[in-house]
This record gives sequence, structure tokens and C-alpha cells, in this order.
Amino acid sequence: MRITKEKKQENYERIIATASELFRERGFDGVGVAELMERAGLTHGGFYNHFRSKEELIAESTENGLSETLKRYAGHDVAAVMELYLAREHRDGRSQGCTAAALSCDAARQPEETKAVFAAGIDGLVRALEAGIAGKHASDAGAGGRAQAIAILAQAVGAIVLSRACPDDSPLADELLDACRADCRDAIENRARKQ
Amino acid sequence: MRITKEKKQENYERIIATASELFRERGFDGVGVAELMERAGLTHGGFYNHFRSKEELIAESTENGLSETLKRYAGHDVAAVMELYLAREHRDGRSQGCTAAALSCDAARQPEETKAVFAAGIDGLVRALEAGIAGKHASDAGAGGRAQAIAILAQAVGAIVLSRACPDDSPLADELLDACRADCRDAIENRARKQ
DNA sequence: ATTATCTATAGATCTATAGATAATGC
DNA sequence: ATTATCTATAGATCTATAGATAATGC
Repeated sequence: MRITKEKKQENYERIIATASELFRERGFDGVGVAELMERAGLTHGGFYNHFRSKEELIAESTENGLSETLKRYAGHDVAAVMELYLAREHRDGRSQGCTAAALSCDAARQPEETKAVFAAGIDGLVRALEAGIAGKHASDAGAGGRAQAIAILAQAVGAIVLSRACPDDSPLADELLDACRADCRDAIENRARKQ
Repeated sequence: MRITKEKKQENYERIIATASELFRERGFDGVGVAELMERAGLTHGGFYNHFRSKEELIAESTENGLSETLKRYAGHDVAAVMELYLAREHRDGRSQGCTAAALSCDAARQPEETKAVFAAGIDGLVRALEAGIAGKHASDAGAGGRAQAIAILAQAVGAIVLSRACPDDSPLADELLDACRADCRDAIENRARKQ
């Protein structure tokens, strides 16, 4: 049965949102088109009315996932963002968490077009963090703010990625988050003192 | 045809080494048993004389990969290790590089037993970095050295992982490495000054 | 008439196993 | 006799496509 254009758009968005979650949970290779479509309440074959290939879905759902991640943190204080980012809840909620932390290893193995989407998303996160740093000290614009934003983001992503690779009850998993949270606090504080 | 025990052990080691490389390049889901065995110069069916399942191979090859990574860096000065780790050559040589950076996102999706192997490997890297920090300033043992080792490792892994998710020619890919290398240098220098 | 969905299936994978073969190791 | 390898294949996936159906949108 044919449906309205509006309904088609809704279906498209539901496929993307479902894929974005499933990919974060299981990786790009861990989710098949058939299961994805079933979860989105559609049948397997209908997939190819929305996407030319799974590869196209990966690029589009990654773009969506990264912009959702950006939206969640944008406009907030860097210190506050980092407390949320390096929390156990974020680590334990992979399918709802930061796309960069959940899928960057997988992204490295994707075609260049998908990696370009990923790079744009990372750049967005860096800019948001830089703005969050500058926001605290308006006089600060441009004084190595971007470099520090990158350093903070890399550490936070690394901490989550390594913590998730540990077993559920591993003390190291928590230690990774705690040490990086403390280090990040220090870094932000030191920067404030230097102003 | 049957072969000597020694030859069997050689075959086992070749399978592990080949798997370790291929997994780092393509992820656990990106490598099939048949291709792996062909690359190791054996046939598909022979795999199950060495491993009960692919899952068992994943755990054993991960353990091997992480200990190889540790061996490469152990005993060196932290500053020197970080310069090597955050180099373009490391980022661009995924299949020969740090297993934690290549496969931690994938490890998060594996069973608890595999994650335990991963945690042990990460702990080994942390201890090696801590020893490298303490090595520079012998009086320094225990004074937050482990926490700093964790902070440095997380940032380095995050930088590599994010840099690899960018396209080959992306300026951001290099910027990530450069900013984190500089930040890491500062952190080590600051620690030295505080002694 | 167009088109978004559905059913059905092609063709290529994937992990794992069964049984044959042949050389080791008792 | 045991066992490490091989060939062959079962059975379950996987992506993608072909063709039918039926409601929209001209």
C-alpha cells in the first residue's frame, strides 16, 4: 500500500533513529538491514526505497547521531559537560550516548565519505567545547582554546572507550572515568587561574 | 596429513598473529574464519582444531595483541613513548599499532571474558606508563602517578581513535594528534617541575 | 500514473561440523 | 591408535533486487 509523503518521511526518520541506536550498541557490522527494518516496524525490502545501500544508511545515521550528541551538550559549561560525559551513566548507556565514543573505531574502517561525516561531527564537538571554554572567560577567545578543547575531547572519548572495554564489575572501568574526570577538572581550573 | 606437535604450535601462533592484525584492520566482525585460515596458509576446517569457536580466537588474539603492544613500549621514557604513540605513522598503521586503540569500541560489544582480557591489557599499559613516569623521578612513586598514567593513556587512545575516524587528508586528523601531543608534553613537564 | 510498501528470492557470505586422509607418537 | 589437517556441506545469516499490491497525487 502506498502512503503519504509525510508518512514516508516519518518512516525514514524512524529508520535513521533506530539505526543510530542499534549501530552504537552493536557496531555497523553487528546490525542487519532485515532486523533494523523489523525494529522500525517495516519490512526488509522497503529499506531500499529510502537508501541505495547500507553504506548510505551508515553515513546518514552517523551524521544524525553526531548532531544529536552535539545538541545534547551544546551551550553548556565545559566543566558541567565533562562531568556528564565522564559519568557511569554515559558509559553504561552506549546506545543513547556519544556517537563518537561508540563508533569511532568502526568509522576508521568505513569509506572516505563516511569518515568525512565523522570528521565534521568531531569538529562540531571541538567547536562547542571551545565555545564552552571561552564562555567562562570571555577575554579568552583564541588563546589556545581550540587546542585545549581537542585535548579535553580526546581524553574524554578515550576514557569512555577504554572504560567500556572493561567488564561490568571491573574496578579499572570506574578508575578510568574517575582519574580522567579529576584530570579534566584540574586542567579547566588551571586554565582559569592563568587568565 | 598429520604434523608434528611443534608444527601445530607454529600453525597456532601464525593463526593468532594473522588474526590479531586482521582484527585491528577490520574489526572482529570484519574477518571471517575462512579468510583468516587462508591467510595463515591453512584451510577453513582446520581452525576448529585450535579453537572451540571464533569467540575463543577473539579472546586469545586480543590477549596476544595487547601484550605485543605493551612489549613495544615497556621500559621507555613516557615522553618518548607518547611521541611515538601520537605519531602519524602509528595512526596510519592500524594493523600494526596499539590493539587498545584499534579495537576498544569492538571490545565493548564482546562477552565479559573477552572484556576481562582487555581490562588486563589496559592495566598493563597503565602500569608501564606509571613506571615510565616514576622512572624519570625515582622519588615520585605513588604520588598520583597511576592517575596521571591513566589520564595520559586515555588522551592518547582518544586522539588516535578520533584521528583515524577522519578522512585521510583531513586537517582535523593531524590537528588532533598535534594538539594532544603538545598537551601531553605540557602535562609531563608540569609534573617534573612540581617535584 | 506514480510510488512506498510488501513478499519472495538470488547469490554470497558466515560459523561450525562430519568424515576422510595420512603422518606422528605411543 | 591418535590426531592435525583437509574436503565438503549444513544451516543460518547477509545485502540487494524483482515483481506484486494498493493508495497517493497529478
